[in-house]
Amino acid sequence: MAVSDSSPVRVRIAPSPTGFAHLGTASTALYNLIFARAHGGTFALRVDDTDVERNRPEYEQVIYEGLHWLGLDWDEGPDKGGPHAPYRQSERLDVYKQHAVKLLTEGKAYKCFCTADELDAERKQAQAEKRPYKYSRRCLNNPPEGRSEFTVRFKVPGGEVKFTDMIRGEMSFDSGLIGDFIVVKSDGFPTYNFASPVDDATMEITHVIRGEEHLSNTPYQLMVVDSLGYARPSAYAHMPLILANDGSKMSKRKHPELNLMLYREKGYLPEALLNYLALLGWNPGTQQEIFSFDQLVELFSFDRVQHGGARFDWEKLNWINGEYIRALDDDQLARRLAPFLPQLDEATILRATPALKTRLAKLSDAEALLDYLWTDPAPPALEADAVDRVRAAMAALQDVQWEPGAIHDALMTVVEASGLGPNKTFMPIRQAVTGKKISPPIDYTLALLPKEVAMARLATVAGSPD
RNA sequence: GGCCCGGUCGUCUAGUGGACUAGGACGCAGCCCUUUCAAGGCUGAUAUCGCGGGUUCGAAUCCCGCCCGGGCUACCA
Repeated sequence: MAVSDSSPVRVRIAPSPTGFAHLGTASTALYNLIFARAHGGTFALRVDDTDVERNRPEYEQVIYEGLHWLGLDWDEGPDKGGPHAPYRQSERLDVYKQHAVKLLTEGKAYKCFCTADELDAERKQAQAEKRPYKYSRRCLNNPPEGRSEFTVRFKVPGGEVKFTDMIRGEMSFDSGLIGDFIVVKSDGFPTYNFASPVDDATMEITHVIRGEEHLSNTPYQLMVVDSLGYARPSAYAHMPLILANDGSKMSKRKHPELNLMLYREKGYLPEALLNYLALLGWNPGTQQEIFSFDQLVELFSFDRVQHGGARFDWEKLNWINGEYIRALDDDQLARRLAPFLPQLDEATILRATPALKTRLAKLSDAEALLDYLWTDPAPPALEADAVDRVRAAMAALQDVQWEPGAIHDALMTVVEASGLGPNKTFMPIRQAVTGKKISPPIDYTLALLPKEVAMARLATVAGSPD
């Protein structure tokens, strides 16, 4: 990608604090950070909080939390400051006002006194006549008298708007199709298509990397930049959207997977989620699928980014997460498991870890595998000969040192004496101790439990020996 | 409706005119291993490359039309 040496790379994400931290925000942040790191650039976080209705300060914290969890840390932002502070749009109102006044005095924008109802009528009229809607320019040509509430509209100059998209190549839009759009709302707040380009320009953003939903917004923003006399960002990149499993657009109500924090709760590793997100929309052209962040920085390029939206797939995420879990050292895994196993102490978790490792798609899966350690299982109904083997096992285990190796050896004598397959002995023990047919290997399953507890559960099933 | 962006196994994708009898991964099935479940190893099934026309000796790849999906078209971002 052509990145000029003269201007250092500056990128940004601009989430809106209108709800939980968004999966898409994480994805966009990832690509921005990768690009910044690859070019020794700066990554800024700007909070686009110009929607007074939907905006909540606590949601800003939620965004920070989600991004921090993923390790997607920013160099400049509302909480960190930076050379272009403030980084909250609600604190930059005077900046937008200045720029709006400049546009107004230069005749590149005008006040619009139309009411919402009037505009609505205009739009419906156009619809009824089946012609594409564009604002009538009534307030430019013949403004109504005696009104005080107004918006500021940008006077679209017309002509072709061209720009380079690092993913899609040369883009061209006919601005003749775009009506004069509102740049300052009647409440004095700027609209997105005004605040965003003004901030990008004043914050000296060099590359705008964002979701594909903004592709059509780009000509609006470019016209604003141009008429303000600012230099344009050197390039844009519009990343493919993450679609729901059924191919539809994700919605907050129907798709909980949109919520970033859900992944932490379910026990996905942040680095695995990042890996999955990177792969959803990009591939290196090789068969590699597992990447560290540093490898992504090294390998990523926009010309290998997908052009179409990709569906979110839990199965693939689970697989990647499992790969990361299996690659973890025991003590690292144990540490990450701890929050998901509040009933157990550190030492127990660490002892369980080797047996857990190949059995987890996500950290929260550990609970179902170990809950027999803090829950008394219902004793299973066993065949008489199985009960005999449990008795034999109790006898063999009586004086054994309580660790997997010794337990295994003792149990094998019972297996051999039975003349049957190992499972004929192990399964009844497993059921007696855990109440389930599935558990880690029996020696681990037993060793994790205090010996007295294990023996007591066996005794419950075995009844009194005589 | 208008303008934009897309359309290869169920899913993510490789593929840029001949090496494609369309490759990989997830998932799925079977086998091996085995102490249940996993993990691991091996094998396998699943794609008339959205549809229809061209261009060409030859098209998933180029052109046109259509269909389908998505985005924008807001005093949301």
